[in-house]
Amino acid sequence: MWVSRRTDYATRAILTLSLEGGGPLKLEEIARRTAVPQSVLEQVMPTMRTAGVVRSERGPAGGYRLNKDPSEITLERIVRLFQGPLAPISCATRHNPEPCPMMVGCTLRDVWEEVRDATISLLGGVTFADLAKRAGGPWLDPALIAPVPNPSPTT
Amino acid sequence: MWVSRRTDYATRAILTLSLEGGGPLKLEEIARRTAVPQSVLEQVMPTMRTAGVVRSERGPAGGYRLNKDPSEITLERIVRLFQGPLAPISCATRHNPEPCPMMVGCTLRDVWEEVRDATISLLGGVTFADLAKRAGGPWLDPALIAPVPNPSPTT
DNA sequence: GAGTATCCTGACAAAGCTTGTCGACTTCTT
DNA sequence: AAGAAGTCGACAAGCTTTGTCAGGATACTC
Ligand code: FES
Ligand code: FES
Repeated sequence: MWVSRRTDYATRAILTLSLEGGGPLKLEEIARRTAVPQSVLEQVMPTMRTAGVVRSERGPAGGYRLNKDPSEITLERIVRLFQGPLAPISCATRHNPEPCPMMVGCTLRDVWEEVRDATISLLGGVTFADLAKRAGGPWLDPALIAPVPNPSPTT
Repeated sequence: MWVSRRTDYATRAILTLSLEGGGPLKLEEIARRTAVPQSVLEQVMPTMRTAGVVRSERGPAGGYRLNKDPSEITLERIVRLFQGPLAPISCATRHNPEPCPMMVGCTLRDVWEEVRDATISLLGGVTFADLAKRAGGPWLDPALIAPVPNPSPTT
């Protein structure tokens, strides 16, 4: 029932990119806006690049930009990249569920599957275009990102 | 997005007790029927006793039985006993959510809350009476519980 | 009341996972 | 050539989960 920190970071990053018009954002800039440690983003962004969600450009004036229209990126897509299966228990996964000793006629599994499906349905039904549209105001509180991402090198 | 093993065990135990008519079941017997290591059940059952879900009797002919009617025990109740908050992320818990740097106007949180609410709604809407009623056949595959709970004492 | 069956409690070690960090490298621009 | 990015893999610390155990307490039986 819990999402990993990297999943959190990734979704925030994509939302940030969705709010930005077209130009690429430097990793450092994304880190600042999302209040994510830069060193972790350095690990998260390439994963999304490999998956074809974002595109990167090197050298000065480089950075990351979306590789698709925000309306084509569902929250489910991102979550699945970093999270394992979305089922709450191993006997209720969609792809080769682990056999559980009580599988034969176990009615609990039905409920776990319902939870799984509800989750998938919600996450799959939301795109980053939706999220960006809903985000009106200044959705980042400057006061709270004072403690900078990579604070200082072992000080 | 994942439920702990102890939660799994606990729900299986309660379902087992719900299927049993009235008489108390020995911990050892529950362990066998649910294919749960007895030593772990020894830790899980008392938790549910303290919570008032089950009742125990000592001595020979002792064991555990439900302390309420199965129709009064929701799956949510049991899950909450062993699982932390049901929200998928710390900024979306119902009780004192942890402030997240992007809280101001973050539209992601809305979705996390929807997931949370959907989960709660599903788990809260199912009682063990429902689960027991739906369970018709021999819902335990004997072949699979061959590897006994507490195999043998350091042999 | 001795003996036995059962539950109770707390402490614990091993294993696994998550988190954040680092250093050395590649690619692009000027 | 120099500098500004992104890329990759390895890793240590910390946390959580999992299962185990030993000794104790209570209730029944004879
Ligand atoms: S099948 Fe795994 S808990 Fe029922
Ligand atoms: S408020 Fe926590 S992710 Fe948006």
